[in-house]
Formats: sequence, C-alpha cells, structure tokens
Amino acid sequence: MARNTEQRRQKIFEDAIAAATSIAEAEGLAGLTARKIAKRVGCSVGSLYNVFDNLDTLILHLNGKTFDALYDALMKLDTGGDVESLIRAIVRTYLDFVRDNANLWHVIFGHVWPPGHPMPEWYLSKIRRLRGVLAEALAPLLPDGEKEQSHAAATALWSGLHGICSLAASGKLGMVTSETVDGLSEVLVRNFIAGLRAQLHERTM
Amino acid sequence: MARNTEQRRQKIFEDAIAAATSIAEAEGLAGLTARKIAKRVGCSVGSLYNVFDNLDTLILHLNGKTFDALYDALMKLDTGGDVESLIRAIVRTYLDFVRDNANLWHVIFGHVWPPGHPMPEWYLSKIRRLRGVLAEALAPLLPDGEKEQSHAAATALWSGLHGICSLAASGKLGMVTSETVDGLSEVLVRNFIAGLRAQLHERTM
DNA sequence: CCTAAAAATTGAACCAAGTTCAACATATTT
DNA sequence: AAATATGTTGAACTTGGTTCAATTTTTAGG
Repeated sequence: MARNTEQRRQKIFEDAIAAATSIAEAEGLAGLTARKIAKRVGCSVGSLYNVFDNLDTLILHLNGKTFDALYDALMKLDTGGDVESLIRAIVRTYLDFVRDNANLWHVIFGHVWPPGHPMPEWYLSKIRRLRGVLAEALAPLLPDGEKEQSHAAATALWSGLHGICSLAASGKLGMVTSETVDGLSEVLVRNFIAGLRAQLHERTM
Repeated sequence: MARNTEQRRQKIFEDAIAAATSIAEAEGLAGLTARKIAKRVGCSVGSLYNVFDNLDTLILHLNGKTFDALYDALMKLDTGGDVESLIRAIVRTYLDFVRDNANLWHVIFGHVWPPGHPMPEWYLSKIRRLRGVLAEALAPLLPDGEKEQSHAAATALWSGLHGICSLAASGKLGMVTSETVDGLSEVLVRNFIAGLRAQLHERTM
C-alpha cells in the first residue's frame, strides 16, 4: 500500500502551510522564507520542494486558506433582512476580516505570482466564490433583465474596497488627518448603492 | 568652489533615475537591481550607494517622476466643460496613463517601502496633489458646506479605480469573460457620480 | 521475511541581489 | 604643494530561492 508515503506527503503539505500561516501572521510576507518554514516544520528545505514546486505555490495555498476563512465568515451572515443591510454587513465583514488578519491579507496582495504562468483554476474559483456572495446581495438593485450585471457591479465595488484597504495599508494614500478606511469605505459604498438605486428608479419610472 | 563635486553627484542621481526608468519600462520591478542600474549608468554599485541611501530610495524617486508625469497629463485637460465631463476626462486620463505606462505604474504599487520608516513628505505631497485634481472636479457635486468632503470622495473614488487596475494587472480578479478594466471603471464611476447627485438632490429638496 | 526498485530526505552548493567597506583616486582648501 | 575631504571601486558578506547527488526509507513482488 502507498498509504504511508501519501500520508507523509500530506502531513508536510499541511504542516508547511500551518507554519507559513503562523510566520506570515507574525512577520508578513518578508518573513516567509523556505528555510524558516522548513525549520518550523522540522524538515529540510529539500523536502518542502518535494511537495511544492516552489515557494510561490506554497504561498498560493496559504492565500487560498485565507480566502476560505473570509468566505466562512461571510457564510455566517444573516441573509434575511433588507437589501442594503446585507450589503453593508458583507462590507463590514470584509473590512473587519482585513483588519483582524492584516498580515495574512497583505500576503495575498503583496505576493506576485510569476508572470507568464496562469493562476490555477482552483485559486481563481475561490476569488469568484467570494465575489459571488456580494453579487447576489447586489442583484436586487439591478433592473430586471440585467441581473447578470451584478457580477460586474460586485467586482467594481469589491475592487474599490480593496483599493482603499491596500493603499491605506501601504501608506500610499497620503491621507489627511481625519480620513480612515472605514470612513472612505462608507463614502464609496453609500454612493455606489445610491447610484444603483438612482439608476434603478430611472428605468422603472 | 564645490561645484564640480556637486555636479557629479547630481549627474549620477539623474542618470540613475533615467536608467532605472528605462529598465523598469522594459522589465518591471524585477529588473531593477543595483548592479544593472550601475552598469547602465557606467559607475559602480558603490557610487549609487553614495548618492542614494539604498535601492528603495532610488525607486521612490523614480516613482515620484511617474506621479509627476501623470500630473502633467492631467494639467492638459480642459476644465471648461460640465462637471461630469471633467470627472470622466480625469478618469479617462488616469486609465490611459496606467495602460500606457503599465510597468512604471506597477513599480509604484509593487514596491514596498521599508516598514517603520515613514514615507518622505515630498512623496506624499505628490500623491495629495494628484488627488486634489479629482477633488476639485468632484466638489460641485457636494452640498454647500460640505465641500471639504470632496477630498474624502476623491480618495474613495481614486482608490476604487486603483483597486480595479491593480487587481486586473495582477490577474487577481478571477474575471469572467466580458469584464474589462474600462467596463468595471465605468460601473464604478457611473454609480459613484449618480450616488453623489442623488444625495445632493435629497439635501436640496 | 527478504530484496530490488521507487520514493523521500538531506544539506551542501549554486546563483542572484542588497549592502558594506577598506583601499585607492580625485577634488578642495589652505 | 601638501593636507584634508570627498568620491569611486569592486570584492566580500549576507540572505534567500532552488537544485541535486548521496543517503535513507518505503513499497511491492516473490
């Protein structure tokens, strides 16, 4: 039986991601070195490379787990209330998650996937699944017959929030005193929702 | 006179940034190594380090020049037309600039400034100056007495556009077929403007 | 259970890149 | 012109991704 071999492989895979997670939480992307991860796992660098093609792949799996954690948080939301409450709850959950997992979140966007190679489908589908949650919440604000626009709307809004969070995190906003991530997000979300509503009324009147 | 000395220093400074610009345009952030820049300049790495504290500082100056170029493009716009046209012209200019200078733009946001050290004021003020252009264009869409909100609105909108561009560039949007940067930006801008207008009317009626 | 083939593990070694620094060269000042 | 200050150099140090030949462990067939 090939069980033992496969089990060891699996164990290194999981241990490595767990080690990487804890290093990333403490030190961010800069701390994620093959040697450091191997030491925590208790194996040699060579063994890591037997399981992962390269560090980029390891980090991609780490990021996949971070996406999953955000998805889990979103799945706990109550979808029963009104449209706007749900959208705002989703945004709130996203902002809280980014704040509470700042370093892990930074790894997702600070890491550059080797250009040329396409990102694997399993990874992209985790991203799409997240967007889908927001798209479903936005759909009621779109005119009948254009519900498929909800994905574009969700992408636009989510990208916008991402822009605010990432610029704020990297200190590249050149902010003046009173601006905060929450405040800027509120401006973006409020106007975006009001804009959708305004255009919805235009069509139906 | 200390002219000769200062002139050499100045020359290396400018040549280094010019060399870095041309390398960055061709190869992106990954190609920006001290050795490569020094070779192009025709000096040793040591001389670079005599003028710049470190590579990060050199790259920051390169990025400053990129910001200046975008500002110059924005200054060429006609500010005479109606509010919405100007806003859209600014957005159009921004998107075109990012597309036409993709690698240089990527250097700005792919480069991480050493944490702990604050970014220098001259750099932040270039960012604020850019935002100011958009803030001025947005101001007419804000209620009297809240014109100072235009900076927050500009930051939110500009961050949003940045989010779209940067996620698209890094392949992290998990896009479906028909979505494009232009299309997503259009969704964001249209809803944002419509939202501002809707809230403006609310107040004045 | 024994053994040959397959797979995994190791860590030293290779390479690239940021940074430093002691030795040397040039410029400035007196 | 000598003394001092400044600039230049490139080898060397360090860190980190990646490879690979040698070694050990696991698996499968008899």
